[in-house]
Amino acid sequence: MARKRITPGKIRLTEVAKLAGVSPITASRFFRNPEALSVGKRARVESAAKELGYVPNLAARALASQRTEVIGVLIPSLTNNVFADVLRGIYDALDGSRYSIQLANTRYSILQEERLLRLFLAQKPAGLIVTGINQTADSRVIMESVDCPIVQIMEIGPAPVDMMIGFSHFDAGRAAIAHLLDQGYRRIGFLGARMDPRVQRRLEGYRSAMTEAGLFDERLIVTTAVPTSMTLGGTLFADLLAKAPDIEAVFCVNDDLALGALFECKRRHMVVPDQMAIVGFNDLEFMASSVPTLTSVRTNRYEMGRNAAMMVLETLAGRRPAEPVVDLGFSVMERQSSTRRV
Amino acid sequence: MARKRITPGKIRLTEVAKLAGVSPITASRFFRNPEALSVGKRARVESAAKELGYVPNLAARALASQRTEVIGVLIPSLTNNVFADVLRGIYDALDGSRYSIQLANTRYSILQEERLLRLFLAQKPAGLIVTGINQTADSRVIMESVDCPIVQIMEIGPAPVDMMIGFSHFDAGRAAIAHLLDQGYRRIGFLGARMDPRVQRRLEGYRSAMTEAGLFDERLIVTTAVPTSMTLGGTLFADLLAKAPDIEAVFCVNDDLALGALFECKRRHMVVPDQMAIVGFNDLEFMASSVPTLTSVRTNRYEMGRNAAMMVLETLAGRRPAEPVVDLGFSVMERQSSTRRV
DNA sequence: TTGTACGCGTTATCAT
DNA sequence: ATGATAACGCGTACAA
Repeated sequence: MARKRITPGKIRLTEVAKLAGVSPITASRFFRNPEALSVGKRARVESAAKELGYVPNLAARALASQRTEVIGVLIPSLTNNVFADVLRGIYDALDGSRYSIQLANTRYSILQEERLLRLFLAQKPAGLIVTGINQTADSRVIMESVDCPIVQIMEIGPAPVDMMIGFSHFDAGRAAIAHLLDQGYRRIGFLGARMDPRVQRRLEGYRSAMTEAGLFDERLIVTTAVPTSMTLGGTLFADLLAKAPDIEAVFCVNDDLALGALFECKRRHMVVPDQMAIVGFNDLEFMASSVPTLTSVRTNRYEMGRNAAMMVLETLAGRRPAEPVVDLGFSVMERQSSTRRV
Repeated sequence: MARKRITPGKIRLTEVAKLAGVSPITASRFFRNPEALSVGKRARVESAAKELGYVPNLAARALASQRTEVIGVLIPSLTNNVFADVLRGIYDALDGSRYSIQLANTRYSILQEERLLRLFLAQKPAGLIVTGINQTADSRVIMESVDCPIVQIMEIGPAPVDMMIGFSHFDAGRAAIAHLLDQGYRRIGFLGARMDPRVQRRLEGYRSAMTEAGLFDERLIVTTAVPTSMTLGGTLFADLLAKAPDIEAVFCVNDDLALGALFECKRRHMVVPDQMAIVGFNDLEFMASSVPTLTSVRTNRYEMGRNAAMMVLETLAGRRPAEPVVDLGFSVMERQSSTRRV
């Protein structure tokens, strides 16, 4: 009996403490709050750790302290440039802090999201950043029972689980159409792909603005559940032209579709914007450098990620943001592709 | 004294076991290997866990078992579409397995990479996927002393730390130039951004092919350390034209630059490929749908990610891949932008 | 198939 | 500022 496991050559905190001539807890303090040690012991522990090549065991730390320094991030896609920017913001905000990121991909499935949420929470994250406001009922219950800061990003709505940062996709959709109406376009088509909740709300914005203007027509709308791509933009635009050959303008729910539509116009020798106006969504970098330049609705993705992470950090530091719901807005970047030439 | 910490209402494995009328270890087995239990106990533990809303403590699990079910992934960029595809491959390969991913962004810094490597290893990952073959000396030492499977991705070279999957960027660069030479182009420019190690090797391939053809000219090369973008592609192309107004073709180290160059041509009313041939690198989705369609060197990014993850899984399952170094190759996708019209 | 005994490496608590 | 003690929740090793 007494078949101990004791790994012989392994360097634990105890070994470091022994070499430094202090108790383990003092060595432990050195790694978490060096200031708390006297200068002499601090130096002794430091050199002992270096000499032994000590690497803290994070599992033991998490078990003993009941928490980790990991912030969980749940996003629906990694191939979507929009989220790449959000992530950049998050990483930048966390740079230099002691927190690291655990990233998970929900693939636009709220069931996957729920599963990943459970997985994350089993690891006791310091904070959580989740995409959107359409979680499963169970996910909401789970999130509400957790005591770490949670930020919902990308859009805003009623009843935040905890905190929220984003903008109204409905309003943004409306604004895109308002711009086109303002430029004198009347037969305005809609191109949509993937049709996740936020895209749906942009479509609602389109529907609302068009109806209000007395211009709504079901035939002007072409959507698909297929993931978006530039090639798809060309295909959908061709479909739209087949259904409504008299359209003067098209609002694409994202920039890839818009660029795809532009190339389809070129293929058909249609001049943009003279014969066809195009408006995209997100204002990715290329919109300003294409020929012609493409109008788009700019969304503050980087800031969204950055601020979301900062809200988590602030909360962890005991300074809860005054306003739990932040509207970052959007702006219509008017460019050549939608400027009516008189 | 005896100031215990005992959290009262907390549900641990013990609670589940008690309710199910089994010993804790039996309950433990249920979560890791349900098949090992008799049908009756299996059902009892399952319902007990559900009733109590039990959530396993992964920190305790990691501490006791000395390992985790997390595969660490180190990539240099999240905004680069290339890595988005690689990640998709990795996620797809791990889908359905019990392993999850921990993702870190090195931002093209091998020092950041080293830091993140240490952080990862403190968490005892089940496996590791790292980008490229240019690690710091310390990173190499660290990786070699770890006993989990490690796959280096994106390129291949001598002396893998463990396993490796990718292709030769040198050869790919040479192939792009070979294609242009084959089409009859002689004054071939080079556009490069970010200039990370892999881009450098593509440049070496260009240099080698041009020198071999007796066409090398330093003035044909324009590079910058600035991160890539479509807008930058236009700018660099303009710079190149200023330095070498007589160029007939341009090889861009990535597709964003290529598309930017194409738009710059349009702005200058230069017809592609008649007055200027363009070749990109990576063959992102949009290359085939632009007008004109753009030639590019296709790299098997998705497969790279997928296979890398599978190599890790296989190794973890005790089946080490026969060949530790896998060359996935590349192929020149010849399209309109580089087809000499006779 | 199930259970017993104990170790995993660290930190919280309380005391000095 | 420092230390003694126990607890964190689970899995391994071995036995039955």
